Amino acid sequence: MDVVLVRWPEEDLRLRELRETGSPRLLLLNGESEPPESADCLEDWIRLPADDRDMRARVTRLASRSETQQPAPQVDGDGLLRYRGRWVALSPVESALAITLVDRFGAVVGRDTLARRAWPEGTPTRNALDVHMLRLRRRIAPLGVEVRTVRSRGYLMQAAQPRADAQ
Amino acid sequence: MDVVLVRWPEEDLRLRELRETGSPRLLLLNGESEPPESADCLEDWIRLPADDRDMRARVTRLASRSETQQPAPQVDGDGLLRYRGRWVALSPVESALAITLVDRFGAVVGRDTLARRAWPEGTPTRNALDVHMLRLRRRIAPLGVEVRTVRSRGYLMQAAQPRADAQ
DNA sequence: AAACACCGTTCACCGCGGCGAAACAGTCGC
DNA sequence: GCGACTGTTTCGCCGCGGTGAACGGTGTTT
Repeated sequence: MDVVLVRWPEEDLRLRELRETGSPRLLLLNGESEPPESADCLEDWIRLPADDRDMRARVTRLASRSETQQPAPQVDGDGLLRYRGRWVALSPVESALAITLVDRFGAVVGRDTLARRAWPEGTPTRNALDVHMLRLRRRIAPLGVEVRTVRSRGYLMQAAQPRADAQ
Repeated sequence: MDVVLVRWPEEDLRLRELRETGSPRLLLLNGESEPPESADCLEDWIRLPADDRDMRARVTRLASRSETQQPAPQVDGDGLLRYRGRWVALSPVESALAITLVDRFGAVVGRDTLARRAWPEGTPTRNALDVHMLRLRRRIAPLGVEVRTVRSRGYLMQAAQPRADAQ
């Protein structure tokens, strides 16, 4: 959703509408106006004249907040996994796995579910799934997508997160 | 909860700690630093030198947000404890304990209740509960959740508190 | 005050099983 | 025939659950 710029306090009426509809908005304070007091996470403000970088940073922050859920990748009909404007090609087995994982992006998918999707006629070996998951992981890593293991439960696809285990 | 002022980018290490614990924080950018990119509603920033009113307004806004946002963690069906957008995987025994504690988040749960939930057929050893509680504590610590002991009463799960001697 | 039982924390260890990863081999399409 | 895709074997790490033991704090008894 686009962030709306509002001059404040001049466009007070417009601001009320935006608050009601829950649109993300950036208030542009001119002169000596007092900052607004709203605690709404989708509202921010900046005092004019403002640094261009600062304004862009605040608009970006509001935009990412308004996307309450993380954008999920997509697997198109040609086996291309697309994410944030980039893509990688997947093999047929990897596509089947990726589709299943994307379908429940951010949640755990059981090994049996994945195996049934990838091999409807029967899983070749238990280890086959592991190996294909390893290959899928390496392929999608450059896009900033990762597959995390949840032991004895399954796998979970999500946006790659910086490892926070050092120290 | 008090809003913490952090000089940026000098106090990067301190900022990471605050993000881990979910403390509301205001970053003070000096000079030409780029604004940080976090979308966390409990983080804000302002460029120095700053109008005193503006700074107070941002601190106030962060403070009021931190008061209204104290959600309990959730344990989903796959044994994932989710809190503030992050998660950790729990083992089956830990899940049983965590579910019971989350169910009464902020209140004391007796040892016998926990033991019955984790081992309906009977506790293996008196020590078993202690050990699993220790492991649960360590696992959820990175999320900013803690389990406090109430002697001879039981355990209590709550949001981690930085310096908890009093209260 | 000293001795004691009780309660809770933490550590080290074991057996088991799930999973990761490399290496190898077979198959298919261009 | 080359490279991509797939399946298998093998090795080994490490998470999990359980146990015993050492340690420390607390309240009670002697």
